[in-house]
Amino acid sequence: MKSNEAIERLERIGLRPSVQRLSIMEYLLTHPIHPTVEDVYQALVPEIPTLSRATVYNTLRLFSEKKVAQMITIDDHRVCYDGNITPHVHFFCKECGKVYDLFDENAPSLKRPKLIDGNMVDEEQLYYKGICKDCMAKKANN
Amino acid sequence: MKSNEAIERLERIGLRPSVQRLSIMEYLLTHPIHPTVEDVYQALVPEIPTLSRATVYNTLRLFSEKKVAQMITIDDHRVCYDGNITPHVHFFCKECGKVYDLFDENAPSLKRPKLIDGNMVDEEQLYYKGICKDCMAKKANN
DNA sequence: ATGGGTGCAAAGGATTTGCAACATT
DNA sequence: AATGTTGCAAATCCTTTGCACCCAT
Repeated sequence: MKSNEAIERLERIGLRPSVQRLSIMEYLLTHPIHPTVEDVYQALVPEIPTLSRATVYNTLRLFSEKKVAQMITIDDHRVCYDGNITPHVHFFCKECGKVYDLFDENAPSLKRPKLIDGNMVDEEQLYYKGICKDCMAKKANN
Repeated sequence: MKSNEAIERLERIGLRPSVQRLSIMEYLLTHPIHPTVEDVYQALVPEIPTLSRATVYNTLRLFSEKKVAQMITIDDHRVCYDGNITPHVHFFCKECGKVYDLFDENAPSLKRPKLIDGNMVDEEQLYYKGICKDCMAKKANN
């Protein structure tokens, strides 16, 4: 069953609500864990056996271009995606590699494009990196 | 001729000042244009004909781990490096692909690690994306 | 029938790794 | 000799692309 939110987001950007697109969007919305393309693919193949990686790649790229999802490149070699498009900060744990959302007061929020030195800025991302709570605890126990 | 700055940075992290490392660091310091690994390699091969890409990859990764350079992943599938380790914001032009430094008042500056929700944060990066001044001008002329 | 979507396989890159050779102490 | 570095080539991914097929209108 697909949520209204998934359908609405597709309609908003004028894309046909195919099974693949709906499932991918739905997965993003219900799994706020910053999945990689591979994560999404692996999660959905069981229910859509003919799904191809290319479709997942293309669809997620589309989503981020149309701003119904965010592409995150905080982890040097693996792009991941976030269906949460409200302002928040991404925190990358260098120990376990997980990406967390932090609702820090410094989260950039850009409602409309702004000009800086003549350059038009229409996207902002703040990345934090360090060691997460869990990994700190593990280290303390050694 | 290598600057003192290059030598000092290598000493600071306890690495031997080999010809390769000094040249790579020197290149970063004198070319604040956020070169990719390939850029660095191409620029230095003429003077060090036996240089290998693997060395450039490994050396730059070392530099960023030891914090004498910054690894930047603002461009989705090409990592680049910055020898400037003072706080500033990186701006990526989606049109021409260049990465600019912006000395915006919002540049994060983290002198010592801070705790957020129990997580230890020791690095911050703020990325802006949009269309740069030059590309804006080109578009206006069409 | 037409246009948008999808899947497959191949191509294209970027990055890492293992190992042998080399340099420096 | 011992340790730390480098270069080469191969191996691994990650991601994109071209093209044919399919589906919905």
